[in-house]
Amino acid sequence: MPSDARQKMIQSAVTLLATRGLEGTAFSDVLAHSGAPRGSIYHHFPDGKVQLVEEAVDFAGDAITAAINQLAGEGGDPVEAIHLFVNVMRHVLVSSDFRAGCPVVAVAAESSPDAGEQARLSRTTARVFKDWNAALAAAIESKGVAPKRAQSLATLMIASIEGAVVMCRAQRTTAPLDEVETELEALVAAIV
Amino acid sequence: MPSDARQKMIQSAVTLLATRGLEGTAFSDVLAHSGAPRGSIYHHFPDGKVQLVEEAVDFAGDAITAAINQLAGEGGDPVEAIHLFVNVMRHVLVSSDFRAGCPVVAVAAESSPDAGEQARLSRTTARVFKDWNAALAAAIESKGVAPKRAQSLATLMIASIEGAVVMCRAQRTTAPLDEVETELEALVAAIV
DNA sequence: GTCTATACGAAGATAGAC
DNA sequence: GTCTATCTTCGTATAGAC
Repeated sequence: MPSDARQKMIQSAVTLLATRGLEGTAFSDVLAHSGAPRGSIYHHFPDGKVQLVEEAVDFAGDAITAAINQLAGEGGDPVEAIHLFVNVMRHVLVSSDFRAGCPVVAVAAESSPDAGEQARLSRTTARVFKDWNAALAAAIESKGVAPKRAQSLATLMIASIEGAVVMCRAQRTTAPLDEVETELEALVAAIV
Repeated sequence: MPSDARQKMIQSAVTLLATRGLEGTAFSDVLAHSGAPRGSIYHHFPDGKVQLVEEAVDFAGDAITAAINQLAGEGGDPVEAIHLFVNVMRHVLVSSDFRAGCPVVAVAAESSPDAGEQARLSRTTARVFKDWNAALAAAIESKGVAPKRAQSLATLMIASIEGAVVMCRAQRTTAPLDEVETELEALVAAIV
């Protein structure tokens, strides 16, 4: 199955981007990690590295968006959404011994919004952030919070969790993420 | 004055790191941007790029730490510290037309805590985060908040502001930072 | 101190055979 | 579809002259 190798490359790219960053992840790394045949890169991704990274960011981002939307669809509390989001990140950090962080942030941090090819990547990460925001805001709104407030709370969640992941990786401890989770849960529980 | 060229290189490195990231910033870029003579790099920075980046991160980080400490020393409200921190970041974003973000996060996002030379950079960014945290926590504590709570609030501030900067850069709008500021100020004002 | 020239390695992309 | 070989570019670092 040809799409099998393709999907493997995307998943390997997610892992490697989260660990080594955009510039630090070479095509050959993705090939070695995924075991994909060398000659098939430009067959599956005609636009090269940018396309592969784009699809990797979408794949990782959409997984979280879908999880939040599912939770919200089941009438779940926004506090559970925080827990879900934080747990995903904590697992990535701990299971990699703090070598890996969030692939979306890694790409966003290394992409200038105006630099040629990277503009594409900037747009991709922007879309993921927007999707996360919409999903979280909807979950909060469904509990009776005004749209504007729900929006800013959702932004606070995403920003603080993503920022905490960066701090955790540098400090090699989950403490920042733990502290952010505690504060966010207390804040949201008091509002909804 | 020899230290003049040195300081110029450090300041140029701060700007370029914030704009193009760690791997995206070449030595030649720093030279071109600072106007420093080509042959003087390894004279001023014997350990090469790692040393230059290290000093640039320290320089940028210490400037913010000092500003917060000064504010706290004057008995300033923690809400003012939030305002100060956010304003610095907002100015960087807007004045660069969203090309530049936070240099500390840029380096932190691209440094693996275990990879050879980059371990040094990881330790440097970790120290900056810790300094920011201590300064903000002290300012909050001085208003009668329990140490542990002050600590987690400080972490929430740093994480959310830094995360918001990443989002702002990708989305080319200050909206995330504005929303985070509003939420943080309301939260802290209610506590102190 | 500052210069030029260069060694050395890495990575993206392409060409053409199988 | 997949392979190998190669082109081209680029960035760090060093060597040695001025």
